[in-house]
Amino acid sequence: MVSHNDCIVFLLAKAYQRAHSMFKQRVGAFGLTPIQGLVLEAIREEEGLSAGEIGKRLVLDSATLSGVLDRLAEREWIVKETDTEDKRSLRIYLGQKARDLMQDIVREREEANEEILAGFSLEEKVLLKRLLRDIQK
Amino acid sequence: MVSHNDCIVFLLAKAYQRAHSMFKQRVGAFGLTPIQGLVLEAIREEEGLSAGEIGKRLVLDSATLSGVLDRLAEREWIVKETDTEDKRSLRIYLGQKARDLMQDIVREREEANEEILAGFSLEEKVLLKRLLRDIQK
DNA sequence: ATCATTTAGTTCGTATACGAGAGGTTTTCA
DNA sequence: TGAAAACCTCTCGTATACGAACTAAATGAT
Repeated sequence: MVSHNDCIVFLLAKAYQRAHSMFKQRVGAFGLTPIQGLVLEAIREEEGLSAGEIGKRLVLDSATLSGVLDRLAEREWIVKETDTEDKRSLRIYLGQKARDLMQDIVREREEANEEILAGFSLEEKVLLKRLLRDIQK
Repeated sequence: MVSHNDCIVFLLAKAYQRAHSMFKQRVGAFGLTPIQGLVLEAIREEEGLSAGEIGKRLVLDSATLSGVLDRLAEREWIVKETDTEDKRSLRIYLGQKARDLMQDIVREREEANEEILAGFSLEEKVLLKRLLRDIQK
């Protein structure tokens, strides 16, 4: 047993890399990255969210999110508007393309999740998710 | 419950981010990143490894590893030599600085692991590691 | 009312990640 | 032997991540 095989940082990184890669393969068909897909889903849940609110929900740094939103807006997945009440903040809406495709994108994410967890029992799935949530505190 | 809170890609990403950040804080004191620390440990386990062998052990892309090794060599953490038998490949050795500090670096990684898993019972720790290994296949 | 503080986003620099392709080197095998 | 295949590393382009510094806007304290 080599040291890093017992290292939780390493195990998390590699498990994440594999999950990320499987999701990426699926949403990649839409020209999206995994993060972009999750951001679109967050916006669909509540249109008009500010960048800060999206970042809070997805635990994304504002610097990271800024670039993600730029690329989504450039390809017209979303529309960025300045909040009229508070001109510092944005209001993000889905574009037409996103509205048309969101159901398919969500399905791909769900199927990726099932694929990643295919080898686990229901108990294991529930437990794994709880343990991962606990790590985040 | 919002959709992404049940999404394994999201949960893995955030658990990894937290673990990574805690490890980063510790090895950052040495001017290293988490990956750089793990690469140094791999080299310490077997000096003279080729880049490909390191990549295999740490599941790192050759494109990623190339940059990591460059930065480590530039700061004299490692020494890169061309293999005399096979001039395509490298042989990587620890530099003096690394030899002097490796014990401290390893300790920081171990303490980071303990910190990340502090809230878990022994059974939970073992189970979590098994589940994460299973995700990688 | 004014000025300091806080907040929302952006930009910059650095470091993973990874697909794709390039450039050498070695091996294979007809 | 010589051409093709396999192999090792590097480079390029794009996309997260994130700390830090910055602008603009809103808030609060005096």
